[in-house]
Amino acid sequence: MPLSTQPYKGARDFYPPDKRLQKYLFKTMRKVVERFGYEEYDAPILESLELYLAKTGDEIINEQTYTFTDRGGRQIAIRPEMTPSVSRMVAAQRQQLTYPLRWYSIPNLWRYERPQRGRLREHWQLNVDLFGIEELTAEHEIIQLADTILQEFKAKRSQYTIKINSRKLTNSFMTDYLNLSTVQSQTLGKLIDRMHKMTMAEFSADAEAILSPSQRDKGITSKLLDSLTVKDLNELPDEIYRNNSVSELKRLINLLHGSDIKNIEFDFTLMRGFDYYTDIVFEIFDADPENNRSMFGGGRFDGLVGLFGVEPVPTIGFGMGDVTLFNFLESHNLLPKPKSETEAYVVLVGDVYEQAQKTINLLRGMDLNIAVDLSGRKPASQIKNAVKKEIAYAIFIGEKDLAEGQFNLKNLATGNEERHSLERIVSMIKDHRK
RNA sequence: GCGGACGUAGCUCAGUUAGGUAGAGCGUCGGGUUGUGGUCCCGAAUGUCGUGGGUUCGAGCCCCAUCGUUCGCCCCA
Repeated sequence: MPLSTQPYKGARDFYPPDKRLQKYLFKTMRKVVERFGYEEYDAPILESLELYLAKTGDEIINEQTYTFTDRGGRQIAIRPEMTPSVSRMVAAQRQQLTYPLRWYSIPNLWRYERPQRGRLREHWQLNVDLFGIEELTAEHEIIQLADTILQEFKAKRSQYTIKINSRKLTNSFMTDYLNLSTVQSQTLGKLIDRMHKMTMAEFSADAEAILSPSQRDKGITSKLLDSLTVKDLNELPDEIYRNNSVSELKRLINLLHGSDIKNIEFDFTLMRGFDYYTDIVFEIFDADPENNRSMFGGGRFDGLVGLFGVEPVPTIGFGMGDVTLFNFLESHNLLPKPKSETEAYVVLVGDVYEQAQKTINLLRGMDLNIAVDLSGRKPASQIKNAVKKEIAYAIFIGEKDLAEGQFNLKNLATGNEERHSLERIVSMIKDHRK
């Protein structure tokens, strides 16, 4: 039985063309995030299991987290998300950091589950967090940043929708307006999260099952349905409309409109899975009706840093996974075909490997990325090779060229070929970089 | 963890109701004379038909198991 060449289930190999694309994704993310003044941090892929026990639902720990016991008997987890790690880091230096912190990272994360479209066992995720700002300006900046990343990927605003909601508002809605118990609110919250996957009839049946007979008699089900289906904050029932969260959401929407972000919608059914969100949550959806799925999202979690025994730090952030982003860009034809890191391919004409060394070293010394063909095959084959590797230029080196100090530079995309000195060739290739 | 679909050359796939040395396109390699690709022509290599077992005179085609891929459910960053 030979060894299998397949990568581990739900994990990907990145062959050079794949890695090139991934580098493009990350480079674009980094460019935008750093333009907003965010700094990169990193943390270990292994964390103590208890880091995830306090804050997340039990589900993640029991079923979706890779865990093992190390040789010292410690319970270890492979990180399923970055937020606990970054909260830990902030808490550890709570007193000496200068706020606000604008931090980002692109970690690889692991979850143990059956792979499906857009959800693998290992994925990379851009994590952006803003620590230390309570004001709504933080929400505005973070959502604007998320939008700018998609803009940088050349997405049109008609291709995605930003939905926002407030956990505070939803909680107040359930406990104050509907008078539900804490347990009922939690169960209902999970149900609302799945609302768009079911019919209205199914949803109201499941909702009724959560209510007590007397609650059902008070017509809570219809109150619930009427409010949840509202598309505009102004249509909310008066008792809810008076809630402070409504004016905050309105202000946030205004701020975003002012930044030209008009594809933003209030969605009262937007929940997001994690319990640690405390206030505003948002999620970006693919607007394509064929692929109307959630791409990524985030929200405010003011309580996490405080779990480490230090004074709490208000925080808002989001995570953007590479798999869903890739699917989005691919389905909207927004993926470029990045060129090779190798800038020129040296085609050796005849048996000149040794004589050509000086020239090749000169090129490399001028800061060019040069690959030399070592096959000894005829020039036609060497060119084909360069084309397949998506290298932009070929430089021909034969005895005649070495003697004259002039070389043919061929643009492999256009087929255009010119004969120049080495210096001129170097500057032409460098001009092509931008 | 649950359900559906799929698994044939490097890739995409065709293989009729089970029967003869298992096919195509693309790709790869070589050639079309000695310094030039993406077009054209000629030629070549490559598969224990995912794996294991069963039914049968005979299985790529049927049955079971297993591994993997994929879509969905559960769950969700």
